[in-house]
Amino acid sequence: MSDRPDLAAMLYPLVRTLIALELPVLAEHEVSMWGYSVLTALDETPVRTQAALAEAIGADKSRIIGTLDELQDAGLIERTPDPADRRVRLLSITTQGRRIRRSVRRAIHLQEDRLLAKLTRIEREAFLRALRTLHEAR
Amino acid sequence: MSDRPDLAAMLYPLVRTLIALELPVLAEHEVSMWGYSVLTALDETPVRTQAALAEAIGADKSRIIGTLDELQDAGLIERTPDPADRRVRLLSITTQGRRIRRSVRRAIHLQEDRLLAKLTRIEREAFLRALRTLHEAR
DNA sequence: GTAGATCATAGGCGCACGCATATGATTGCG
DNA sequence: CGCAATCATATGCGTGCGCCTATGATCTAC
Repeated sequence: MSDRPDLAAMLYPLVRTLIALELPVLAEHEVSMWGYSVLTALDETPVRTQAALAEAIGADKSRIIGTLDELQDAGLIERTPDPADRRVRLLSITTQGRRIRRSVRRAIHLQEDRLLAKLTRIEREAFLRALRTLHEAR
Repeated sequence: MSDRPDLAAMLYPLVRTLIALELPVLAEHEVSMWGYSVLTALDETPVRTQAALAEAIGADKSRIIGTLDELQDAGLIERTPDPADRRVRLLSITTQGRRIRRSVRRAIHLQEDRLLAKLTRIEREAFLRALRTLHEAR
């Protein structure tokens, strides 16, 4: 494979840049990064135990509780006891939560597009396709 | 631009994976992540003030000192007072430092190639090219 | 020569995180 | 029935980081 800078040395600053672009968007919608991560996960796969959710988004199960509390207080998610197993709280995103999530997502993609605009359409598509492959093959 | 997961949602786990792959390599060579970052920067552009170096690698200038101390103690870099401006310490990588850096780099690239192997050659080249563009246009 | 800027260095503050552990409710297995 | 496992929750610890300030040496501009 050809000579190149370390992958991480290129990817990490890119992620930093993205996060810097996204933080204001999140703040504007009054959602934390973890909160948005939760909303995204729940909007794509509605029901899960909290432990499974934590694992899915790479968070610590003891640290996710505060995030869930906030989201619940804001009416963005619901926690209902599972009638079949009363230890478990079934998690679901509310209509309001879905609305917020989609709004944030749209704004974030706009920011991302500013970065991706540095690539030609062909390059951009190839980049995104490869990235998805790497992401899904994890 | 087409529907897609958030860039950061794909990139961040990728970076985490990379770091997990790299930490053992770094440990084996007894260099910290910041240390390796410094060696890389110095190997590519030999002389700089410490403040400029810190900025170049995205580190805090007050936090970089310990790293430089370690690298110097290990004989991987040299700090010599600039005769022209005695406030400044000229930084340079030693032969030994260059050797270590290249060795680490080779090992890290081997790890990275395991990830990139999930792409076809064409995809991989396109991905890396796009990534370089994004990185350099920062 | 004096004032203000610049450099390396040191230390403190607060935050978020990973990790580990405890507890109380509940379930399911033997 | 009783015991181990599971789940949500709470809490504490250590770490690393970003940020901010201070200090002493030195340089530059006036």
